[in-house]
Amino acid sequence: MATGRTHRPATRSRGIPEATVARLPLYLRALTALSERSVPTVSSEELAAAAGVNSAKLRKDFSYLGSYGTRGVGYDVEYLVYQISRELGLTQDWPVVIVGIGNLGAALANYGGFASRGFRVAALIDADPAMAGKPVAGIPVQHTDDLEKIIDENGVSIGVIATPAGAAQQVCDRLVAAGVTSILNFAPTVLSVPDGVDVRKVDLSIELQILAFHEQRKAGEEAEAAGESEAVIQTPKESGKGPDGDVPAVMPA
Amino acid sequence: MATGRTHRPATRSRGIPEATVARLPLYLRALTALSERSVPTVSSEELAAAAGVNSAKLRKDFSYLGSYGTRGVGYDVEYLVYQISRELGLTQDWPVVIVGIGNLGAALANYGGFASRGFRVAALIDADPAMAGKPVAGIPVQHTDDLEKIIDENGVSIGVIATPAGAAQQVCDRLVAAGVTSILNFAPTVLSVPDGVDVRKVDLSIELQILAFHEQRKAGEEAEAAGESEAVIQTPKESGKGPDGDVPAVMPA
DNA sequence: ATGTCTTTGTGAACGCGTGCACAAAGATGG
DNA sequence: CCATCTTTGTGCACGCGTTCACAAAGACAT
Ligand SMILES: NC(=O)c1ccc[n+]([C@@H]2O[C@H](COP(=O)([O-])OP(=O)(O)OC[C@H]3O[C@@H](n4cnc5c(N)ncnc54)[C@H](O)[C@@H]3O)[C@@H](O)[C@H]2O)c1
Ligand SMILES: NC(=O)c1ccc[n+]([C@@H]2O[C@H](COP(=O)([O-])OP(=O)(O)OC[C@H]3O[C@@H](n4cnc5c(N)ncnc54)[C@H](O)[C@@H]3O)[C@@H](O)[C@H]2O)c1
Repeated sequence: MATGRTHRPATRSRGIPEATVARLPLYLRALTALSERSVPTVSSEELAAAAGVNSAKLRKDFSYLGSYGTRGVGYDVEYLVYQISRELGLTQDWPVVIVGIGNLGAALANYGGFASRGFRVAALIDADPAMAGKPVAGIPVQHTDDLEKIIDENGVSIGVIATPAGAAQQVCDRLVAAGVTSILNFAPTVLSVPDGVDVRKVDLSIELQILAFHEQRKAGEEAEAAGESEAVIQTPKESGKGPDGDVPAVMPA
Repeated sequence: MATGRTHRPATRSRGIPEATVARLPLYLRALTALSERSVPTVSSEELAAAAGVNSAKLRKDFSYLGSYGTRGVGYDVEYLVYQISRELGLTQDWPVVIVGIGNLGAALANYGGFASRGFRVAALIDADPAMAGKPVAGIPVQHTDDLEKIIDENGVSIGVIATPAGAAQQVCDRLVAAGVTSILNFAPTVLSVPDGVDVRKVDLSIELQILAFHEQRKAGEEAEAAGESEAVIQTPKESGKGPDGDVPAVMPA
């Protein structure tokens, strides 16, 4: 560990908390908007409001990146855009493949938000032979048989899975074997991957179920506060039964 | 108004942690699969593996719902499916509207995972007059002008926003004013809503940026390990439980 | 240079989530 | 009925993330 400076990791700090990393894109988006409006500097209070977070949290987040602010003034917008972009690895181009070009996969391929952030759709891959060669969003769909070759030739390290759930693990295994080390999974399945591979999942169904939980809780509290019956404003028409008073259909043995 | 949220001493264990709520759909999915295979009971260990979580965490999660397991045996699959469904509010039907029927909105409308979980697409809404009346996924698209009427007549409390970012806040405001109290937002914007309204966001761009960060970090560590040993990344000094943990960032005065 | 004013950067306290480890509970077998 | 074995339910400790509150740092005016 013979190093000139043992401490002071500052700008090269590897210890950025995961929660902070997840917020950096949020700050970056707000800063980009300010940059487009040619705003030179911004205070933590203003930027926090734009990003929808607490200002103390924002300052602490930035403190992990280093001291890029000026006391009494705020942060230099352009400089901060660059620093966060660099930290997130957006100063380089990331080729991405999308596997499973159905409803969702096609929508993703058509999404403009990719390129604007340094991500480039390098290839679209589907198992359906009828789709091979057919262009989606201007990119010809390629067959799954060539998956390994495509990954290798394009130097792809990020893969997006938009296949049915049943095929997801298999696709995932092939992607990983071919060299992909980051996966964004839209299929409602738990993917198992070796160490060193990152998986993030986007599950619409889960999000809706979480909303439903809170919705039910709100309705329950409202009914409770009102007095009794669940005849509140937003009771689904068809549902005759309320969230309460149901009887378990099955009892454990 | 009516921000009285503090006096909730939990009449009957109504204090389920948010992190637990977010995992319940995961358990439910795994349990549903077991149910379809007619598996009668499952241990916390097996179910945890299927859901991709720690078994102790799963047991603690279930303990918030009550004691539904049998020691020495495990959990009754059917009963647990029912209990979690009830807790999440999935025993009732939730009408949902999707606003913004473009690439993504159309994909969502076509998504079968909605109905299978108790969510019903009550209406599709778009601002483009050319789309009005045109059926998407068998449901005719309606114009934004009728948004309030649609929400009201269908008793909708959950709305999905899939419009461009610039229109999202405006759409959100109208949804909320019309009575929607839960919103799933796909547009890359921070939505501001009054108290009592829940917003969850799905941001593909953010997910990719988080993956890119880790990807870059992996590449950096690799290069570092290959040749340049500038600094020791992390030296696990004591495998035991050292109370000191991370090195506090020392400030050179 | 000195004082005032603004805003950052961070120490410290707190709360939440996680995972270990084990006693209690119940099943199962003799 | 008792012994043993399996698995739950949870007390506890630890670490991470959030938030407060404030001293320090710099800008700016005089
Ligand atoms: N559509 C949505 O809005 C939505 C929302 C949330 C989650 N999802 C999930 O995303 C996934 C895709 O949804 P979708 O609506 O696009 O389905 P889809 O059926 O329209 O598309 C699936 C595509 O994957 C292809 N495919 C199947 N097996 C493959 C394989 N082994 N290798 C490569 N390609 C393969 C099919 O040919 C098809 O083109 C599903 O898992 C779904 O649950 C979709
Ligand atoms: N396509 C994707 O994969 C993807 C991924 C992540 C995020 N997003 C986000 O989702 C949103 C939609 O993306 P898209 O690709 O479907 O865009 P799109 O342009 O294809 O569709 C947008 C639709 O919204 C409608 N619209 C516009 N203003 C409206 C208003 N005020 N009220 C009602 N409808 C209105 C338009 O008529 C259009 O049909 C965007 O914010 C995008 O950033 C999309």
